[in-house]
Amino acid sequence: MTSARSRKSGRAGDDRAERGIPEATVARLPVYLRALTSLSDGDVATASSADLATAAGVNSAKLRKDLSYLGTYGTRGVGYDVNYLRYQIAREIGLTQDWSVVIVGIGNLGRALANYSGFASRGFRLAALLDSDGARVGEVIGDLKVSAVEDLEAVVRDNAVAIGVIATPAEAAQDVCDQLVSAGVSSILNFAPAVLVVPDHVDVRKVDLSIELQILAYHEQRKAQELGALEAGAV
Amino acid sequence: MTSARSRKSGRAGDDRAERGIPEATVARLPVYLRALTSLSDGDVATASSADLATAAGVNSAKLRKDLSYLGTYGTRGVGYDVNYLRYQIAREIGLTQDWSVVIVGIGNLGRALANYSGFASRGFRLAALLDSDGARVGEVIGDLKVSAVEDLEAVVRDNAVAIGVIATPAEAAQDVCDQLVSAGVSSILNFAPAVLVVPDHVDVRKVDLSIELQILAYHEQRKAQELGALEAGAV
DNA sequence: CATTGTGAAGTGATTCACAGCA
DNA sequence: TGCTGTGAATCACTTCACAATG
Repeated sequence: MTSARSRKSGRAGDDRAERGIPEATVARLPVYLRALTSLSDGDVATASSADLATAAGVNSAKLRKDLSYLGTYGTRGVGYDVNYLRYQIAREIGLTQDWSVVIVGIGNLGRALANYSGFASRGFRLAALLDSDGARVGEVIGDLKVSAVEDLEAVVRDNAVAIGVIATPAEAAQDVCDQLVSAGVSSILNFAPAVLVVPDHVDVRKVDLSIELQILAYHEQRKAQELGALEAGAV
Repeated sequence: MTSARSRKSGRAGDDRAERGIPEATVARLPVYLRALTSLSDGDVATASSADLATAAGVNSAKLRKDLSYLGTYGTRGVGYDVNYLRYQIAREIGLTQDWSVVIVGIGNLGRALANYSGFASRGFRLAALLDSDGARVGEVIGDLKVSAVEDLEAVVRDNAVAIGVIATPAEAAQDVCDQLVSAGVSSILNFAPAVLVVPDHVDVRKVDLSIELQILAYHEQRKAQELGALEAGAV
């Protein structure tokens, strides 16, 4: 703590919780949350940064630094109270409230996402499934009926939807994205292999199977080359 | 070019392509590749770094710096030859060869992945679909029949599989991962919400819907708070 | 003369290492 | 004594800005 007033957009007189948790830290908080939930389910009451770090797959210095951005929730010489820390992280992420989500594009992937149990489990409520294909409209998945994409505006308004998931083909993605944004959605999770252009206030995260495979292929190739070089050198 | 011999692990006398492309750059090469393919399909022969950067959703300085790690493939005052650069990136990533892939866990998600067209399209060949549930074994998806997970070892050996995709429930993931590794797979793409422990020589990348949603929720909450603070200030 | 390729500066994330505290 | 919280050091990535050049 000590000094450290300021920080990027630090307005003077703002004493609410420090603004600006580093993006890399934000991306790890959900991992810590999962680790804590798993410890809690195993009736572990207290855990050291080393324990937590192992469960989360990071090193303990990084974990402690990350947690230090949220506040001082540990006890020196002891560790962290699992349930207390879990609550603090959940609050920080914003999981003490529910978020309404729509999925647009109910092909194979959209269907799989709609059936994904991890949705409801942690603060995310599926408000609607939408598709532009009349043949799919009306189909029932879980406890939802697929609606026409024309209903998007109304669905977003009536359910205060803040997060949209795009699972359409690449060609349709930008158009769907524009509709989501103009309906008022300001966070988008994009599964389509396309670059989305959005206004500044909208967040986009992308998940791209093909890119992940290509990254793995690159490293795989490098490993093979290294092995080849080694063998050549050994001759 | 000018000077710049060396680079981190630069062994003297090693004039083959520079070793050690930054990880952040590697992660963007597939995006550039896609942008180039799309330009090429539109019969664009030449593109400047600014054109490419727009198509890829990055800024042009970053794109130029990234490409500079691969070699000098552009022409000053002109730009890049689309097809030539596309080939160079494909080669760098390792897409001039085919990679065999297995998917383990043929639930909703595994099924969606198995049907994903982007697989075959770019150098990835589905060698097998595996599941531990006898009820699923034998089911036909696309042109593949689901096999028992007991066949993993043989499938990996016979098809020289280097990449494994885990789409099982979290509880099964580490066990499947161990089997993949002991069968000789050294790159893993993990869709299960679990931290995988692997030996050093194995690469793991994870794709986690729930984490992505939570990251979006965090930012969404921050935006809402900011708005609240602004309104309070305006009163 | 438009555009690349790249040193140098700037920014952000990780790791170290230890003072401070229960 | 054991473990957290954190400055300081290091490492990685991005951006700037411009000399080099087809």
